[in-house]
Amino acid sequence: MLSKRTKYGLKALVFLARESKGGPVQIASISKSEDIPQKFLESILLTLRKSGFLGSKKGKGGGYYLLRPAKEVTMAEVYRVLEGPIAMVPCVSLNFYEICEDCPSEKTCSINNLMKELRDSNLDILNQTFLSDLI
Amino acid sequence: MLSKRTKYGLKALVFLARESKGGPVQIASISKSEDIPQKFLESILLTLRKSGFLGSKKGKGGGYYLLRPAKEVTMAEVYRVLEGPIAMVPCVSLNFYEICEDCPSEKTCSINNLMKELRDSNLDILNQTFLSDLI
DNA sequence: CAAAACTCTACTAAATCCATAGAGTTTATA
DNA sequence: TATAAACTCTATGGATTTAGTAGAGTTTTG
Repeated sequence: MLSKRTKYGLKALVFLARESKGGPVQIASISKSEDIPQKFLESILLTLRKSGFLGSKKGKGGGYYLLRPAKEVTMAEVYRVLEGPIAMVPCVSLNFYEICEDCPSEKTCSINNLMKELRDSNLDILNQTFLSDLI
Repeated sequence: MLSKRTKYGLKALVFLARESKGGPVQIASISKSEDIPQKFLESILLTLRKSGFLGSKKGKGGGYYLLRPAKEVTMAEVYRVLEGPIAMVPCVSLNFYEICEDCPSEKTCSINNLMKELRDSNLDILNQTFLSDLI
């Protein structure tokens, strides 16, 4: 299941893509409109800024704004930053690969193949869906 | 990400489908072969028994066995019992539907559609994969 | 009766998630 | 240049989930 963090983050991004005319939007404004606890939202936006989706302007009249056009931001990128790996097990993750401790071998692992199928189909969808599609 | 509970449960089911000739298999045997903590495995098998996948025989010579042919057990059923909803948000779940507290409406929710797409594609895969396919 | 094997309840340690507090820094603008 | 607006950063705490353990109880075979 999606964490609230991811859900809030997605909604904030959509809000920015929809409402902003390029100028910065204040946290308080997003928080009120989307009904997201402000302090929690702050930390989420900070994450999105540090990973290159958002820019910020400090001080009076400041706020957050999209750094890239919504048509070029894929859900796969966003998901990885907010929620983590798209795969359901680390041993089939493309971006967060980790070896399985409890598996003798990936070749013979009974669930490996199913996990790859799920990963691929989710990846297809997330790679082909852009932020602009959610507006 | 899959919980260990689900992963262990899947492996135990595959083990039973592969190794058993209909007769009961002891917990200790599954535990050793699949490298799963025995006490933890006990509780997982109990869940699988209570939800109708496994039968058990008590006493000496007892153990667990599949109640249904592996060719008729879908991964979707198993996933729901072990891990929970297949959907990523409760408001698009078919079997575990819950209303969203933080959404004004599902019709206008920006992520609703994407979540449905993901659900449907995962559902397709899980419904079409049978326990027998993992052997 | 004794040993094997499942059943059930309770508990704990660790991790993660959600959220809040508060001090600090930067900037616009009057 | 003072002030208020607004982002930045660190720390913290409660709630929930996850992984695993302990141990007493029950059933069955031989």
